[in-house]
Formats: sequence, structure tokens, C-alpha cells
Amino acid sequence: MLSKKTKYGLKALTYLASISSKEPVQIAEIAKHENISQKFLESILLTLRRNGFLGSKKGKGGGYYLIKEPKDIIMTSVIRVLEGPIAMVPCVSLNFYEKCDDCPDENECSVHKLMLQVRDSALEVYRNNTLADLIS
Amino acid sequence: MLSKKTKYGLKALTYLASISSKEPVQIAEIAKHENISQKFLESILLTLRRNGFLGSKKGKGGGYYLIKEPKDIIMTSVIRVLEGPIAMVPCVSLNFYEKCDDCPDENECSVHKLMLQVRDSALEVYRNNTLADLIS
DNA sequence: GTTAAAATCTATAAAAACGATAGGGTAATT
DNA sequence: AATTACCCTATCGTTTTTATAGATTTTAAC
Repeated sequence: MLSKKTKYGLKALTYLASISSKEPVQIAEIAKHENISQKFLESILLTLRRNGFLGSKKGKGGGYYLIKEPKDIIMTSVIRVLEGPIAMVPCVSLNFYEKCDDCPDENECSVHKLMLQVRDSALEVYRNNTLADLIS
Repeated sequence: MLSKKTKYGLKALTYLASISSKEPVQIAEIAKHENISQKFLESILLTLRRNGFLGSKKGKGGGYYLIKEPKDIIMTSVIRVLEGPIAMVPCVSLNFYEKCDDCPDENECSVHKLMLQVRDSALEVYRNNTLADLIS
């Protein structure tokens, strides 16, 4: 299951991209427009800022804005920041690899074999989609 | 993330398929061979039996055995029984569809658009893999 | 047949982990 | 002084995973 964190984060990014002006947008406005708990969204936008997707401005007229062009924001990176690993099992993860406790040899593991394919197919989708693709 | 339930279930099925004899195999043997908590595995094997993948025999010399040929056990059905929906969001699920609370129109939703592609790619992998494919 | 052992079946619950949300205060900008 | 992002913490609810305790069925030995 996709976490709401990721879902909300994607929606917020999409909203910011659709506005297309570089003016900061307040958290409250995004939350209201996308039907999201404002407090929750607050923390999500914060991690998106910390990871270089968004810029922010405090005080009156402040808010969040996209730093990069939508076409340069690739889904793999967004998903990894918000959701974590793309792989469904740590032992097939490129960026979050971890060995399984129960597996003596992962090359012999049937789950490994299957999930490798699933990861690759998901990866291809995410690589072929930028934020710009999600708007149109 | 893939639940351990699914992971263990797949491993158990694989083990049974690799043995290839129709003799019942005891839970304890499977659990030991695959490093799985026996009691947990017990409940997993039960749901696999209830869903037509396994047969069982009680008493001395009893255990679990495959009902169908490994090549006839397709991953989509196994995953749906053990893990639930293949889709990462209910609004793109074929077998477990549900509308999102926060979406006025899912055809306009960027998350929907993206997750539809992810679902399709995962589905293709699962459809192209049978239990027999996982052994070799 | 009776009994004992071997195994699956059932139900519950507890523990742990995680997800989602809310509250309240701080810091920066206008 | 007002407005807004920032930060920390606590809580609630759900799901996952495992553990506990026994009931039931079958086989096999005597």
C-alpha cells in the first residue's frame, strides 16, 4: 500500500506544478484544495524541502514553491524520499539494500527472484514519469 | 513492503513444489527448512488450503501437499490471497476497488494516473510467473 | 477395539511496529 | 504586531507478527 504521506506529497507537488507561477503557496491553501490534514501536510512539505524539491518562505506572503521544473522532477526520486524503497523486499532494493535473516542464499530464493522482476518493472514506470507527465 | 505472511507463504509453496512428491509434508519440516516461525506458518498454510492451493492430511503421516501442478499456480492468485490487492492504491485495484475520500474526480488525480501504470506493470510480472518458474 | 501419539485445526491475545493526526510553542519575515 | 513556516512531542488506531492453549482428527500399535 502507498502511504498517505506519499499520496499527499504527490498531490501537493502536482498542485504546485499546476499553478506554475513561482509565487509561494501557503500550506493551508494546498491542504484545503487537496482535502489533506494541514498538520500532516506540514511535515510532508518539510521533508520535500529538505530533500531539494521545494523552497519555502516564511512570514506574510510566504509558503512553498517548486525549485525545479516539473519535467526535471523524476518519480523515482520523489517516491524514494516519501515512501522509501521501491522494492517490496529489502534484499532486492538498490538504495536500501538489506540481507534477509532467513535466507542462506538469496540467489536461490524464489521470493527474491520474483520481487526482482517486480522492482524492475516498477522502476521503469517511475523512471518514465516526471511531475510534468502527471499534470497533463 | 511485502508482508512476511506472503513471503513465508511463497517460500512454503516453493518448498512443496521442489519436493514434487505428492506425499504430505509436515509443518515442522517446512518451518525448519525455511526458517519460519512454525505457528505463524501454520496459519498461512491454512489460508492457502482454504483458498484451494493446498490439501492437508491430519494425524500421523499427515501434512500439507500441493493440489495443483506448479505450472498451473499463477502468481497473481497467490499474491491476492496472501497479500491482498496488487494495486498500491484502492482506486486502481481491479479486485479490491474503493473510491478515495479525498478525490473529487479520480480521472484528474495524478496519483491515480501514476499508480495505474505501476499496477499494470506489476500485474504483467505476476501473470507471467507460475510457481514452476520460481523453482528453476 | 482401545489407547496413545502425531498431526492439523481453532481461537485468542499480546506485543511490536507503523501510520496518521493533533497540539503547542519557536523562529523568521513582512 | 501579524503572518507564516518550522519543530518537537504525544496520541490514537490499525496492522503485522508472534505466542499461548487447547480441540479435533487420523493413524498405528497393542
